[in-house]
Order: sequence, then C-alpha cells, then structure tokens
Amino acid sequence: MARWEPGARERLQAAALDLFVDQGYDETTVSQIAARAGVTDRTFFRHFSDKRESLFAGSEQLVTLFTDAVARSTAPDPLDVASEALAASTAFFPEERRPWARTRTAVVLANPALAEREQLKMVTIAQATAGALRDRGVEEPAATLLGHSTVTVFQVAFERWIRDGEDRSMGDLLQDTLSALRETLVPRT
Amino acid sequence: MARWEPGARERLQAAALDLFVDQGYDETTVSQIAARAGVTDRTFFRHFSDKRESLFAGSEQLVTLFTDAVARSTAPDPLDVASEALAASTAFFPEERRPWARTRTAVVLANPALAEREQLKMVTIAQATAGALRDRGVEEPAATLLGHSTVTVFQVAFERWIRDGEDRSMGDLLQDTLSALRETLVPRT
DNA sequence: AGACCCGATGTCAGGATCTGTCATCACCTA
DNA sequence: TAGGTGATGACAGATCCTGACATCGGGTCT
Repeated sequence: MARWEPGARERLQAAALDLFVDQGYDETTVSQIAARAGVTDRTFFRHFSDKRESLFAGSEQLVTLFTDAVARSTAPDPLDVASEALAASTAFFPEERRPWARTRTAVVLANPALAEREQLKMVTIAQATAGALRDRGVEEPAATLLGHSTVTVFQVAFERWIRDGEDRSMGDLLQDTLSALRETLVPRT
Repeated sequence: MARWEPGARERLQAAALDLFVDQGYDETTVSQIAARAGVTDRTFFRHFSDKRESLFAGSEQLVTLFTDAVARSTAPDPLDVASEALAASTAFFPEERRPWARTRTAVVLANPALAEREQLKMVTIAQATAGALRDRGVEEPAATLLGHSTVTVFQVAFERWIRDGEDRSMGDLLQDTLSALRETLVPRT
C-alpha cells in the first residue's frame, strides 16, 4: 500500500474546478482545494505555480498541437499552413467536451484574474505559432501577424462553438471564421 | 498648509517604476514603494487595485483613443475605420516618449506577472474597439475579428517602434504593419 | 464665525497567497 | 540489506490585499 493516494494532481484539478463552480474563484481558498483533494497546501503549490494555474493545466498540449501542425505542414502558402494548424486543433475539441468547455469558460469569464491568465495562454500560443512559422522560413512581420491572427480566429471560433444552441463542429466554425477574417481585411472591389 | 503633500498617485507611480527598474518587480515590495512616495501601504492600495496596476495607469486613455476614433470616423469601409483608429493612436507615442517606452517595456517583459497584465489591457482595447465597430453597424464576427486584428497590428508596430536603432515614426510603422497583415492574408494569385 | 460634512489618509488587525527548509516514508536498485 | 530517489508532510515566515474605524484639512451652509 502506497504512503499516499496517487494522482494528487488530477484530484487537485477536479477539486479546484468543483469549488470554483460552486462558490466562485475568489471565495475558494487553496486550503479548501487541498483539503478536498486530501493533500496539504504545500503540495498544491508543488503541482501548480499559483491558484489560477490549476484551471489551465493541459494548455501546453494545445501549444504543441499548433506548433507541430505548422512544422509538419507541406503547404507552400503560409496562410494554408495556418489553416492546417487550425484544423489540427480540432482534436482538442470533440463534441463530448462541449458541455465541459461551457462550464469552464463560464468560470473563467466570471473572474478577471482567470481571464487574465487565459489571455496569457493565448498569447503564448500565438508566439509559439509565429516561431514555428519563422522556422519554416516565413519572414517578419508576417510570421508574428499570422501567428496572432491564427489565435484570433481560434478564439472567435471557440466562442461561437460554446455559444448556446450552437451545433456546428469546431472544424466548421474555424474555417468559417478564417474566411470571415479574410473577407474583412481584403480590399473591396 | 495641506495635511499631506498632494499628488500621491503620481508619486506612487514614479516610485514604482524607479524601484522596478532598479531592483526588479519581484524584489520590490509595496511597502518600499509607499515609503518612497511618503504614504502608507494602505494608501497605495487605495490608488491601485494591486501592485501591478501601478505600471498601467493611463491605459484607459488608450482605450478611449481607439473607441473615439472609431465612433468619429466617417469612412464607409470598416477597414478604413480601423486604419483611422490606428492613426489616432499615434497621439500617444510622440518621439519624446520613445526612450521611456523602451525602459517601461523592458520592465514589463522581464516579469511574467506584468506581461500578463499588459496582455489583458490589450484585449480590453480589442474588445472595446470591436464594440465601437458594432455600434457603427459592423456585423459579427467581422467586428471582433477586426478589433483584434487592429490591436495585433498595434502591438507589432509598437514592438518595431521601440526596437533598437529604429527611427521611423509610430504612424509610419502602423501603416506599414497594416499593409503587411493584409498582404499576409490575401490569397496568392 | 461656527457647525457641519466630505474626501484623502493613517492606523490596526487579520486572512490568503506563496516560498524556503527539513523530515519522513514507500519504493527502487545494487 | 543498504542506500538513493521522489513525492509528500510539517512548520515558519514574508508579502499581498482587505475591512473597519479614526483623523484632520478644506469647503459649504447658515
């Protein structure tokens, strides 16, 4: 028999989300989260750098999803590369996850401190994607601009994906949103 | 004779930036900032919601610069509206400010907590701009996409503006960057 | 002038976040 | 069986941030 139950990290994440939903982020203390997971406060901070981070574990995978797709792509046009990266990200958003994504997003939007961290993650993805594009030979400032635009499209598509009553797939919404961005930015004829 | 020296807020801002530059953000305590400004810790938090915010006072003006420009514009094409908003923002970045902007940016980039707050401010501007566009009748998702793209262009142009050796004006760089974004997103022919 | 209110600040107490340090104990390896 | 390793516990402490109440200069009303 182990000295402690394994999977402390997962228990902490689950406990944190539960408590944030129940009583709000500000009203939840680290002690409460740790207690519910059956560990001490100190252990919480060994797994997560701060209280907010417990809601954002797993976002590194999203980063690699984008960067890998960019690195793997064989398309000559950078815009097509970005499009492929967006398509690859759909792996992270299967239909079963939609309800969970809705509640998690509600928690994040309800608290500025969490929204702040969420934005940081998005910028991280944008910068990583820009870096991957640069590695493929895309020049600046195109690489950075395209990296950020890709994330913008991603964010808007995600917002639509979790909107009440929306039933189109993440993949459809991403392509649709990308088209909308291009139409918005190309000159009228 | 007044009971206390007036201008506590300004003194606190100056003290904060000085100390952050000298010894780093993490190594600077609120007590030190307050002491240098000649007030108590409690007074610091009456002026700023948290330690980071002392570096971001004034960013609301940037928001109104964008939203006012959008509201005032008479251009029929949303893209031209965005372009005018970018042009309006140059008022915030006269040549004299460039050295100050460089040091402030260095401090922000050196600390993740500050970078996080900076991103939140940028997103606030993006959302406010999108809202102003919507008020002018721009439909979604175009309004949100254009709002975010405008801020992306702004950020990239700003990075170029403070780059070592750069001497073009903020206005030139903004227009140049906007063109680059459009070229990146239009299909090859 | 005197009474009065208001706003910015001081003072004090205390909870919550996060870090450093060292001890503990199951498990693995030699 | 001895020792090393890794995750955790236990404890102390600095710092951040908030609530509650007191203070006092300056403006306003009468």
